[in-house]
Amino acid sequence: MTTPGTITQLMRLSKMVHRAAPESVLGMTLRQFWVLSVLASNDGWRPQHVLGAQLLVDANNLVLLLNELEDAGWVQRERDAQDRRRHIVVLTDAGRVAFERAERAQNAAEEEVLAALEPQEREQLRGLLDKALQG
Amino acid sequence: MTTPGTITQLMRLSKMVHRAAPESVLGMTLRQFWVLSVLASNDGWRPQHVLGAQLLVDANNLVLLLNELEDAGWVQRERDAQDRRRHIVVLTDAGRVAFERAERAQNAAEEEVLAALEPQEREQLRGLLDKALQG
DNA sequence: CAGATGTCAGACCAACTGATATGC
DNA sequence: CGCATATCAGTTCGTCTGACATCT
Repeated sequence: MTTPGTITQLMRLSKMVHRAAPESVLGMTLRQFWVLSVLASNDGWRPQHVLGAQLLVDANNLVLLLNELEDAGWVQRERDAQDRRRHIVVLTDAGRVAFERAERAQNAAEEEVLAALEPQEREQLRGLLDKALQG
Repeated sequence: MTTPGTITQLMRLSKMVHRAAPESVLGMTLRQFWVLSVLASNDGWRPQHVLGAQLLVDANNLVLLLNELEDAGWVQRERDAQDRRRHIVVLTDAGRVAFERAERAQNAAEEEVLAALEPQEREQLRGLLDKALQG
């Protein structure tokens, strides 16, 4: 008679999030939202390969994701003048607007998924996740 | 300049787990492991529809998952005598052995993913996740 | 030239949709 | 009959693999 491990619980909760924040609610895919979220947290731009590392999305997949976002007009790819192999991914004004709208919807989803936790416990959870992700 | 939300962090960490505990390490799929984990936590059996609810796997998908597990000899489906529409899913002896082996591998993966946290912080994280999942 | 970065096409896996069968 | 449970076939989606082009 064991109890489920921490990471089992983690993945279960993450699945609930996926259900609570579907495309119809965010106005975009959850994966698209992640990308915009990282850009918005970093002055609106990131080198493409750094973006992939931060998101844990491999390079091939990231290309397709960025194609979608560029088609939507939310990001733009620019060549890095220092190293012309590299692309810099830049958040457009329209991208920022779309992100902020999605973020409000996402906060509502968060509210729903974490409903059982007190505000102070959510802070705590947030802190622990941040710390765990630094490795 | 916003920072990523709690559930964004949650999903990122969950993705790391997925990477850290692949099939080759567990001896089974992560989804298969979840099923065995729920059964092991409940005296080795669950009604099939309850299993689906606990795992957040829809009924169609669960059928395929259970087919795999039954082919491997790790679970068995039995009719519920009280309501003959229902199946009871039972963990076999072989299933328990496979689960316990996988659990040890999974603990190692957990160690890796949560390396940045102190033991006491892991306890805390675990507690918060459990509480959040009660909703 | 070797290594890094980005791109695309194809294969593969996981999830959802719809239709069917059975029992309440 | 309407509803719940389980099953399967078909489709769709996300992810990974391998080959290729560009640049350092």
